[in-house]
Amino acid sequence: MTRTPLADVACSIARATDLFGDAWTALIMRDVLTGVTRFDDLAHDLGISRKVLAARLSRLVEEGVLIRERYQERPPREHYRATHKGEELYPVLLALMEWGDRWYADPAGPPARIRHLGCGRDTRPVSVCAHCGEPLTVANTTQLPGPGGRTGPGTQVLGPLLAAREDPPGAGRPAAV
Amino acid sequence: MTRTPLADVACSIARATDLFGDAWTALIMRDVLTGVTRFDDLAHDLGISRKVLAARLSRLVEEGVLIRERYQERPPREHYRATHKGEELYPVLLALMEWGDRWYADPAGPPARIRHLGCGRDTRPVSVCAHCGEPLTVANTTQLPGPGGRTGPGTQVLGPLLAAREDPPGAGRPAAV
DNA sequence: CCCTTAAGTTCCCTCAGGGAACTCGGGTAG
DNA sequence: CTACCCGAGTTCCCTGAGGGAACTTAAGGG
Repeated sequence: MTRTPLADVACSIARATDLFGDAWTALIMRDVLTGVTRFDDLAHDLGISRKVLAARLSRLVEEGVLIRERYQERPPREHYRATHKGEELYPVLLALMEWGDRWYADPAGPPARIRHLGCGRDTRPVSVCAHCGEPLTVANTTQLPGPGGRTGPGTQVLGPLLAAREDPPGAGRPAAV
Repeated sequence: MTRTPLADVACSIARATDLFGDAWTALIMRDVLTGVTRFDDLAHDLGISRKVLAARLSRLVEEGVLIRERYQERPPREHYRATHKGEELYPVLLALMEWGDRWYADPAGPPARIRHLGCGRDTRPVSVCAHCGEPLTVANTTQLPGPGGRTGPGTQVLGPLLAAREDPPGAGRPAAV
């Protein structure tokens, strides 16, 4: 991958994006998490080139997001399953799906429903504060440098969000960031 | 974009991924939402090629995720700001960041903290059921075809998740991860 | 008058992705 | 025993998107 080594950047979005910011990875994870785990099934379902699928899968295995498992001895057959790390990508998929539903849904409605087995209802995912349970939005959060943040040139981690919003660059100069 | 027209697929993840499944889009949105809104600032901060940045920005404007605004008349200067549609990508970014923090954080800790202004605490985003507030996980949800779902070949929307997990394709079922 | 800044464009080049055929190990049907 | 199917990749060729760096345009500034 000749891509700029985003993994070096001190931003978790960048690190996650280095793996996940790919046209296919999200779709592969969706499929694997929903039970489409075999190479040919994935290739057929996604319409992805087999070459690229093989590359993505081995990358995902390397990253510890998937494991390649033998599911049958005779003839030997392998498939891919999500690790714990892989399953934790589920919120990302949910958020992506929710956004797609809100902004690109058919007039008929969303193509899929999510049933929460805990309460038995069809539901939508909401990103909330782990402490108080209120939904997190751009407007009610600020990013501050964390312990692992090495703030320096090229490592803009997550700037002063509200500062920028409270002083919109419309009139004067944009907030220096 | 010669990419397979994922937007046609009846899956919201695919639609969202068509726009968002790109090495740079997530980082651009992070920057714009955190106050880095000018072309040169983005180019410098991300280390992205100016050509690609211009292409991404106009795509994002086309999609209604960003707007190009004049922030200064003399000399005329433009910058980019998130629309409502763009701000609603925030949960996706949060989920990505959270995942990156959990799995790739420096030993020192995450590079950024999120302060929830509502309750005043540093927090983590959690994806919960809109009805009962419980966290949504792979294990406690199922996907069902929705009203807009045209189930057919190549349009595997979101399969029967738990069905697949309860009856994996192998003889001996792999240990639940 | 020349330099600088902001915001892009243009050019060239390489390499990742698409498409389709080929491989390889191991059935199963005749 | 041979011939024909899998499933799971690999190989080959070709196009085009991305990297890098220089060029452009418009407006100040010293």
